[in-house]
Amino acid sequence: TIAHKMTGRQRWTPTPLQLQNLERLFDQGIGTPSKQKIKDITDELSQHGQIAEHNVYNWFQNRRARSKRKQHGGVGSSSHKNGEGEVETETETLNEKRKRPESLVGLPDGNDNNNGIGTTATTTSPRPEDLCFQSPEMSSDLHFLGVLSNPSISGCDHVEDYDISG
Amino acid sequence: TIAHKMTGRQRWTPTPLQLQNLERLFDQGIGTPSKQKIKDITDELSQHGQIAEHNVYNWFQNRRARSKRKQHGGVGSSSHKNGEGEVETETETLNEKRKRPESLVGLPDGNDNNNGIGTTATTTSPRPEDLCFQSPEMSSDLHFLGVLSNPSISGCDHVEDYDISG
DNA sequence: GAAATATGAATGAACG
DNA sequence: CGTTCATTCATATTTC
Repeated sequence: TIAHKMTGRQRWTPTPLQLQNLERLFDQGIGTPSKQKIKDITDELSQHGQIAEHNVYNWFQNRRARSKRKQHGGVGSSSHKNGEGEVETETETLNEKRKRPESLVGLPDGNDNNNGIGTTATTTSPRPEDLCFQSPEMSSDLHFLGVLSNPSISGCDHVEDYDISG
Repeated sequence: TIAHKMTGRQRWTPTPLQLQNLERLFDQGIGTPSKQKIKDITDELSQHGQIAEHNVYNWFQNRRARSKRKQHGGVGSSSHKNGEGEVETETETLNEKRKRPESLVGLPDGNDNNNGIGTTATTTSPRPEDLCFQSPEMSSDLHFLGVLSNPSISGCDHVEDYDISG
């Protein structure tokens, strides 16, 4: 089972050195790393193995996101929590940090869009929407949209959340 | 203690058809579609599944933002020497965008909208199982990064731009 | 070797 | 509009 390094790598795997460096940086209190920092970090970590800026970026993003929502217990390590509610329950504990515009858009959950590919036993949820494929000429449906040409941003109203007025 | 459980999915997932249409429209060279256009597009795409105007709007915004990210200098700016760097040559082997349910196999094979996993290929980082933890000397490499501080708390530069291959 | 888990990557949604 | 967060997917890694 050790020799499963075949078919090359699709996903970047941080080397122990890189990982330790990243953790160290994260511990220093950099919740939102900047591009410049990303570059510096990437450059340094390159010495310990192949790495790209987006890898570093993703790592920090994941790390931060992970701190909040633990999938399950086990990480009892000390961390510099920013004061945000540290969750300990895997079930829910959804902080209203980000609003859910259910009332704004009213997306009906009745129409379940596919998502759970079914990596595990729970298989998938078949939807007629996805099954209704058509000919490859998908342009035919929207060909009329093509003639609309480049739209000007008429009415430069400040829309913070896409004001669908009018 | 918050027992909020939003049943269903709040995040819109474009169906393959919707995605193809959207990409096609984007390719036609549009920046930010007008409200009117958004409506037209939404109306057309509704035939392929649930969709709202704000979904279309967000999609275009994201698409454009993502597009620009990639065009900024390559992420692999940190060209580091690595003799064993073996590129996969072509992105044909494992170039699967978003694995969709097998039910969609009926879709045309001509998926020209491949974005490439990115990751700068190569990916030659060996994973020595034996090498788990080493001496904490790694700090020496990135000690300079410690002084970089967090721009958020420092309030220095606001150049938050990186390269995400996505 | 399959299941469970850990985690990197993709993307829709929100904020400023 | 650019950036960042939150959620989910895909795959590497560990465990059984």
